[in-house]
Amino acid sequence: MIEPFLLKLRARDAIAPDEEAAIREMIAEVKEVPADRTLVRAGDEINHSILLLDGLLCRYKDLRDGSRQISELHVSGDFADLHAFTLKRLDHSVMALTKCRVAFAPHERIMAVTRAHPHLTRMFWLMTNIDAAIHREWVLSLGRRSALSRTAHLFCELRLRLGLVGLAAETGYALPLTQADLAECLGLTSVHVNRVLKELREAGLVEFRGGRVTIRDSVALERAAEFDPAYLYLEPRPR
Amino acid sequence: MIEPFLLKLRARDAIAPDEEAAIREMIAEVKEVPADRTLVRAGDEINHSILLLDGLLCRYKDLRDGSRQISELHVSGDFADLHAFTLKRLDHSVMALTKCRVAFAPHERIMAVTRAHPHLTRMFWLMTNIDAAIHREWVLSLGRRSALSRTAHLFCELRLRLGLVGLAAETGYALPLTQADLAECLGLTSVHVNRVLKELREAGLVEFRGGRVTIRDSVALERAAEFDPAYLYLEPRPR
DNA sequence: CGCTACGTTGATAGCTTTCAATTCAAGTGG
DNA sequence: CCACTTGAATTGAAAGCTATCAACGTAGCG
Repeated sequence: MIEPFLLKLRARDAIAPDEEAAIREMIAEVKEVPADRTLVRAGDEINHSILLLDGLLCRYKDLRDGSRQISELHVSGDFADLHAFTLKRLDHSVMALTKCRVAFAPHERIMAVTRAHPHLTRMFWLMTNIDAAIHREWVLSLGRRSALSRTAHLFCELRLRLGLVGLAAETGYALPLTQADLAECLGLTSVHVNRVLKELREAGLVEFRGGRVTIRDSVALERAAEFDPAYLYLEPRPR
Repeated sequence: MIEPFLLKLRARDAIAPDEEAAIREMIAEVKEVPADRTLVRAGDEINHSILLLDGLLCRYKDLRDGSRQISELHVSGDFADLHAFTLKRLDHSVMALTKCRVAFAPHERIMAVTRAHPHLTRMFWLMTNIDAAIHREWVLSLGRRSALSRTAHLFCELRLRLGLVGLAAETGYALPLTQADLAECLGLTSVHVNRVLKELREAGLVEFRGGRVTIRDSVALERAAEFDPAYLYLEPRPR
């Protein structure tokens, strides 16, 4: 059940059996949530964190005029708001983009883990630091990459992150989002996302249709995106 | 010397005397670095983290075409790359924007702190989580705010962050950056930053001249920026 | 005084948005 | 099995914001 999370951790460092057991004991409850359900509203006090087992979640913020910006997409194995353990409330909302299965980890149990397992604590810290690294890459995308390059970059990122938990092949992966969802990730309008997708398709780089990403030319795609996976920290090493 | 850092911490939770002492013992060396010096290059292995005592630092990433995006500005009291403690190498570079005084904290000493001081460890974790929150706000700015609103927002953010360490008054603060530096924060060109600054000035909101930000109408400025300081987590509370 | 970095301004081009329609796909009910 | 409905995808035309290119102004400095 928490296997995807373990896969994510083990891609960065070894996890001992007792640590694995401690993680399992953190989970208090597992729930299904329907698509479009908001799990956390910005500003809410929080006393548990959400581990995503299955489905797609996002973190987002919005402005008065109704425009919304997604700051991160979450896939199976992501601890979507582990940072709330220290923050106590969130500056963003968390929403299910598809039907999701989520596990709840009460902060008191996470606290218990931090008392007994210093290395695991550092691994949790690391996970939130990797989220921050993803944010930085998005800052670069939004600030300096063209719409095309930015879109290509998102597809590259998701291929690696989904691949890590066995949800992506070299040739593609399921991504049940609408173009409007993509637009909210990319800082674009859905109309322009549509044009960019067409361009990527006609250039033979990627196709996005029917909730599925099909990679046609991986090398060209990564070149267009100027994609360097270093920011995902995919090397196991002592942490 | 590390007072600004203590101010930052204490704005979020009480720090006990023994914790304060532990922080002081973390510092191995203090150095002056000239403006424009790169302290860390993206990809470098790191075994110490940099606490900024004085001056302005930035984290940035660049693209092949030479364009650069700053992902965060750092002011006195910021632990500019504390996240490297778990990451071991950085996905971005760190550069001095002005002459700076920096303190080095070897990771082995930070490790020692995490063994002896669980609460302080959470506070360090919190600091990196707040950096991530700042990243998210920038994602929102770059993705959805207009150039004007985005610029106004940056001035609001810096007023609070500098004010926290006694470096900003209600009416303004020193910010020895060039318009080109601002452009690299804001995802704009320096030419457009110039026009935006003119507009902000003529609208009577803020002035940026001679390395100094003068706030003319705080309320209108925050309204234009749609600024909500919640993302800076400025409430002391048990963490 | 001339160099140099930075700031300012104007004109033009280009990317992205906005607004509006139209097409498509899939599910519903007759 | 086929209208009907609905959300999503697609396309076109026009407007708008920001970039680009180029020139000029300003201030500090050796």
